[in-house]
Amino acid sequence: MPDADLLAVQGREVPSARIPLSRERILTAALDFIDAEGVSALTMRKLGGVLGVEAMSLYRYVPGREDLLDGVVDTLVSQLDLDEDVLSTPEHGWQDFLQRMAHGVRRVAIAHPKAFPLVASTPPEAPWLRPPLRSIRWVEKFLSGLLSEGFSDEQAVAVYRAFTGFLLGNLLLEVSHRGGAVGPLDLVEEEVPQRGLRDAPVVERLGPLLSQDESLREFEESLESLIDRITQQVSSSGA
Amino acid sequence: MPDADLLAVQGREVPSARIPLSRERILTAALDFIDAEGVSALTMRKLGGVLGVEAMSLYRYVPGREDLLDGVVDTLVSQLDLDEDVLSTPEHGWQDFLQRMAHGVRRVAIAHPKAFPLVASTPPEAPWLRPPLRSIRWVEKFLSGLLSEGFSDEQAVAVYRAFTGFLLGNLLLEVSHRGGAVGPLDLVEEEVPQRGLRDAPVVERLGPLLSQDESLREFEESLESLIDRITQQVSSSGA
DNA sequence: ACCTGAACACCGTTCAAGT
DNA sequence: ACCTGAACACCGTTCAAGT
Repeated sequence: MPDADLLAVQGREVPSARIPLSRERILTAALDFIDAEGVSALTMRKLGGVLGVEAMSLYRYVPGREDLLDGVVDTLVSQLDLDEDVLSTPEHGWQDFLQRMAHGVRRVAIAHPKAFPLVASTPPEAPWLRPPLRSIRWVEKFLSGLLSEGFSDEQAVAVYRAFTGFLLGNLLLEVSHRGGAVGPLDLVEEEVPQRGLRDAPVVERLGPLLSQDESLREFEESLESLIDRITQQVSSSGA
Repeated sequence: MPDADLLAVQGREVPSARIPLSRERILTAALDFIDAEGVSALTMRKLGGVLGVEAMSLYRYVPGREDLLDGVVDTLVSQLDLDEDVLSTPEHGWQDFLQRMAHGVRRVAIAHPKAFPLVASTPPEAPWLRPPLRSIRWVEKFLSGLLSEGFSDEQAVAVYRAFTGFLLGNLLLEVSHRGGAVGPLDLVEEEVPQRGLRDAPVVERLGPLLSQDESLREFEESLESLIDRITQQVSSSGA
């Protein structure tokens, strides 16, 4: 069964098997592989296979597996730079600016549910680079956007902190809910697991309610609430 | 250098090397190991070494490495059941109840920064069990607590969703900020990395501000704001 | 009943060697 | 200049064998 999936991925890459290796080509293939098979299935040897090359060849372009994964994060992140909604500066107020940033990051997350945990949980190389905003360009854009809207340094940093926390929690949950967790075999619809529901009558009764996917509404409500909070703080401190 | 650390861990376990293996003993040792060395360093063979046993012996008590990690999550989670602040029912209103739950989970997170990502990011076996509340007991307690305070089913579930998102984002960030990321060698104080700060003048200027650790205040403010939001929704819907 | 030795298949990574 | 073969150290896991 995993073989079938692997072949599918290989098939997609075979036409380009003759063009020479490059760091970019490797990273793209790695992201494709992760999208299809998950991070833990990504192996230097298998990735070599997908690219029609021995694993050892990859080390010419990539120092090692850890760095490869960092590179995948960069690849993901730079997809966002092409997103007009995100790369823009605030033209319709900072509320709109935050809305567009948030939805831009969310789009990347749900486009790559299996890769997003990499962006989210990889340890940042600098304390001021908080996941999931793992790009200095984003952070620069984010902070300078807020400053241009009249936020003080302290306010902008506070918003940055609250915003990253909001994104990380909500998107990680949404992504794992959307079958980021599905392993090699995807069970159609798992039966309500009876095991462990002993002594949990409320959870059992609310099961259907709890299983509903309200992630977009949650996301928007939570974002709205964050923006409200910021509005209050900004106005009460006289900005 | 890793050898020294390993010996330290072994030293702590040597006195009990003669008492027989058990699932519980294995899980405790695994958690200790992760606290000291991190998840990725935990190996069946090394864990066996710590317990004075060959790796193969562990398979009598644990089906495999993946299940071992799940067991570590359970171990962590059940530490919270001993926490009086958390296991109590709401006696001083639901706001106080949420406050105590939140701080209880936070205590576990910062007591085990390297293990917490396991609780946070491991895929839940059921869609209604959202990280980091990866225990049916907690969820049961959480939901029934809210119901007993007059919340409707829908409201309780909505609060559950918002609360888990809040906890996950904030605690994950806090934990990775607190050297959950420190590898085998802990650099005393990393120099401000100049690389990549080209074209990021705002980030560079705000560096000191961004590096400050405000995690407790952030956590409390964010929680306060969440509670405010819930209060508004509850009162506006006439509860 | 509990633990171990030996083995298997598979990793990441290095490096001398091929073309 | 770019890729490969062979090798090393280390994994998770199985299973027949020891005690």
